[in-house]
Amino acid sequence: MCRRRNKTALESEKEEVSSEVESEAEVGEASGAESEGSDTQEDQGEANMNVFITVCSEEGGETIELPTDEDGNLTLSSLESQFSGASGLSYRPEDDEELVSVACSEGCLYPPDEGWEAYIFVCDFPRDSKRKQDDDSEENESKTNKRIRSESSDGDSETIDLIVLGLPYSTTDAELKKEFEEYGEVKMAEVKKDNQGKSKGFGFVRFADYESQLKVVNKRLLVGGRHIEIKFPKQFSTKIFIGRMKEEMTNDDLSEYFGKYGEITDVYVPRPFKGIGYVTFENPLAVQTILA
DNA sequence: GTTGAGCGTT
Repeated sequence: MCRRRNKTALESEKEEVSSEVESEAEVGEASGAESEGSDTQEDQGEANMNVFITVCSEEGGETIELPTDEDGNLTLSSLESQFSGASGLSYRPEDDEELVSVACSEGCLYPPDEGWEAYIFVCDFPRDSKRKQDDDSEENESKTNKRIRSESSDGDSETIDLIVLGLPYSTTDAELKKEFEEYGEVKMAEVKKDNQGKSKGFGFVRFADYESQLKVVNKRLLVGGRHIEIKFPKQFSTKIFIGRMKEEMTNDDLSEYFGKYGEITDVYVPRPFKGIGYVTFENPLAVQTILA
């Protein structure tokens, strides 16, 4: 994506370990999917912390928390996939001060000295033509969404139940549904409860359309003062492991080859080269079809 | 009457 530095030796070592775990892959084939952010490996070496950026399209509006990339930066494209038409970010150092623009170069946004977590960020739009994030359903639809739609010849744009972690114990089904209707039509929203009818603090949400799902999956929201996480359920994973790669294979080659299965969000080939790589998709169904 | 990582059926 947009790396300012190279992976540390420590990080590369970790990747190596995971290659041994899943090393039965044939050339050019994918083996073993893993869901992100959990389980065996890929736990932070140091700079790989899970930083979220609180973003809204206009001050005081609904906020969404976008995850940074491995280097703690944010790509313009991932901002744009969330807020279509956004060209950058700004923040207000103090309540009565002017907006300050976030450093941006080569399609990559860099955190202010105080860090991403110090502020709430507002999207910049070219020549002040503000767009709300719910407007991108038809005429303002983002390029990435259009691409996904054209790629989804069969079933790779269906919605699935998303798991919602970290809910306040007081949140009801109706409140959960209402919370997500900000992002699209909600087909189902359910808080899991125990025998006594008490919330277990998590639930499931199903959107009517894929675009709405894209808006929140793998992101965080603020509900009742708590950060709730929206993820694909365990059995769905978005990342595949590529074994026995040829050295001359570039990230672009991988993108091109695996691009036919769906929108790719990340391609990572550890350097120095070890014959392995990872491709992460936006949609887990892409992984399903590859591994099928 | 409490809790705070996780993975759901009925």
